[in-house]
Amino acid sequence: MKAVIDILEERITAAMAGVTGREGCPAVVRPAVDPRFGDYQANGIMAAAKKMQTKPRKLAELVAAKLDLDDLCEPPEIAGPGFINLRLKREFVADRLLEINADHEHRLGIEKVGQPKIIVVDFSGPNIAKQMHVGHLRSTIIGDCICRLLEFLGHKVIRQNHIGDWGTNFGMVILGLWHVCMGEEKCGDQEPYYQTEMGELRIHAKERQSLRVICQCIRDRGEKDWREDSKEELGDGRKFFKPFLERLEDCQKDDVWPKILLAYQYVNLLEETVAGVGLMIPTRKKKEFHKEDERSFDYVSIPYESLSRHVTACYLQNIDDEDNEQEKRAWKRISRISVEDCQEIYDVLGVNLTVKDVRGESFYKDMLRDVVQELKDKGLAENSKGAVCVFPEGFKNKEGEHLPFIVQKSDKAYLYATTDLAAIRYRINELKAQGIVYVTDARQKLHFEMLFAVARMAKWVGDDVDLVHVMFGSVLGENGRPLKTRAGENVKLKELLDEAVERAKTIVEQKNPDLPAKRKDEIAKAVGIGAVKYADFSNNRTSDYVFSFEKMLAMDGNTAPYMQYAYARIKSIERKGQSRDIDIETELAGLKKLNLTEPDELSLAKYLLRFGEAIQAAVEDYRPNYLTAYLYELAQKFSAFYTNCPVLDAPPDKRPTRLLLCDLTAKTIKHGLTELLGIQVVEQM
RNA sequence: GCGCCCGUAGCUCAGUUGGAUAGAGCAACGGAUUUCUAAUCCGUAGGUCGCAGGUUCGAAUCCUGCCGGGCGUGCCA
Repeated sequence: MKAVIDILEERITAAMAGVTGREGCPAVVRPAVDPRFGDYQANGIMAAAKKMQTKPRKLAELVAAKLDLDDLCEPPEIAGPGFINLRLKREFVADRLLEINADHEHRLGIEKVGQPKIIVVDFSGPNIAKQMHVGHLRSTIIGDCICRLLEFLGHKVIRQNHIGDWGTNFGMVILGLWHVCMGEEKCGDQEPYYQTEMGELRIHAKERQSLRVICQCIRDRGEKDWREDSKEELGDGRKFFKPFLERLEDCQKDDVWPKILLAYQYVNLLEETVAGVGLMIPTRKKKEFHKEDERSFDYVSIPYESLSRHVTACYLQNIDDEDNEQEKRAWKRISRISVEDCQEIYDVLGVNLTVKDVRGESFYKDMLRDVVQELKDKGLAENSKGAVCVFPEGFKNKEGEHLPFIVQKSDKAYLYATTDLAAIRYRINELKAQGIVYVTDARQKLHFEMLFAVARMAKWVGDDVDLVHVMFGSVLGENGRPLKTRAGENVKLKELLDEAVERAKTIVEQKNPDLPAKRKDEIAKAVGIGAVKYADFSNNRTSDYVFSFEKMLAMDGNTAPYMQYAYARIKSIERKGQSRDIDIETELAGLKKLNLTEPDELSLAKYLLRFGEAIQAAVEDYRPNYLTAYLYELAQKFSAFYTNCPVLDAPPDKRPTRLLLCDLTAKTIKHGLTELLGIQVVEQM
């Protein structure tokens, strides 16, 4: 079924072309700003009149006279400087509702696109060996919503979870595992040293003197452990670490995961705090060439804070060396466990992502050399200050010089720019993407602008392919700063969601103590998780927003509970109807004619027809808040209808119409929440 | 310094890309309930859309310059 607004746009534009004799003057039909002006208004007359150098009201009259909208609208009215105001006929509204009612595909009157595209959506992208935190919330749910919207419109969507599992991350994981290993070797049943030291580092982080002493101790202990774990004739880690990694394969997720999380955190913290303290640590570096009878390692001394980078470099350059087999397997194991952990969150969030959608950075590792080579071959990449850079047009630095897009560092390592380029090539060549959507935070804007520019310069992306950066702002705490715990750490997503459910539970207990416990849990889950997601969706994604449990769980206003409540009330009518032996299904199935008379009925009915407009707007700008705004207004209109128009006790000639309005409202809310936003509805609240 | 995002009611935010008298919710005030679930509905009040210019029939929206905040700006992602 073609959208009403599109029909109007088409017909009025055609009428305008007929009157003016020229193309390119759109009708610009929009929903009326005020009900007094009708349902829709055409704004394009004024602009057209200007082009034609004629009086807008005069033009409006000519267009209105030529217009044939009798099947949809009352006679058009001309108002103000030259608006054409349109009011839908109630028979037309009724027919549309009946048509939606009879649609067996349950598309609520919304057509699929004429030309479906293959669209890759890159979203979520958490880092391996970390738990998901609030920073991942927006990318994950907005990306999911975009996928759902595109799919509903008939596009083929390929989800890509570009997890951070390579580069420095790899070294951090290995280093973290080394600490887990040494912790177990050295500390036995006691708290592992990395946990104890983490506490000390935090406590003394601000005191220069004692921090230095602590760091020195940590470094000394590190060196001692390292020497103990090394047998010079064999190489690093032969005594403890490599055997530990062998055993890792058989470890249970729940055993090893908490430990690696802690150790990984320790590695991060250590790197941060030790920077600038000026400590060196001896370590070994594999020689590139060595004779049979010679040691294959050199000793080097590196800054302590560079340890993870050193480890990264050592392994990544020789990842397929059989000496590093255990490390490689361990990293894969951790990677898998980490993805499993994310999967639990995705499931709780109702996000359609699975292991199959994971294409992490490591997936592209073997393509990076080619990417750089090809950029060089095409004459796009050049050496600059030791790094390999591309200088796309239009990006300037402070001196007005071209800004570099660095694809290979001076230490020969590749970076995320390289990986992103490889990913673009893969997505276009292998996945046949006709559009790629990146859902990341606004801080990466410049990166993506340059990435797209370079990809196009290299002709990896043709003009027919859309590259879109869907960016979003930060989640802030009540203090207006990015949301953190009191200790200054990122808030874990799991803990945040648990609290939301917990708070929802408290409310359910208050409001509806008599429900069975299991039902209360279901409601708490749907409401709690729904509230967090809905609050995010309902904000304009480009702006930052303040996270507040109280606001998102409020029953009033544009919130998930309000939406879910509206739905539950409709379901309640249905249940009541059943108990009174009213067979709603048959009553609606045979429905041929509606009786729309009350203002609240008509207002709700007309608004139901506009679901497609909201979806269209949301997809065009990748903005879920257009959808939530629609759903909220729908629920408001329903609530007004609900208070003023009894359904089950309606006169016989009105009841089927009202039942249909209830049914379609429920279906629309459910479709919007569940199918498009991934938020559960409940039958009872 | 330069670039990007932002500044809308006391508070939290919308505002479909230039349309008519700028909208919601919270908070405040007043009303509606022996209910098809009050987790609701109706009403009142609240604004120099950061400031100053400009563009035009018409600007919260576009252009310029200020003020204020956030982010980014060559080897992190």
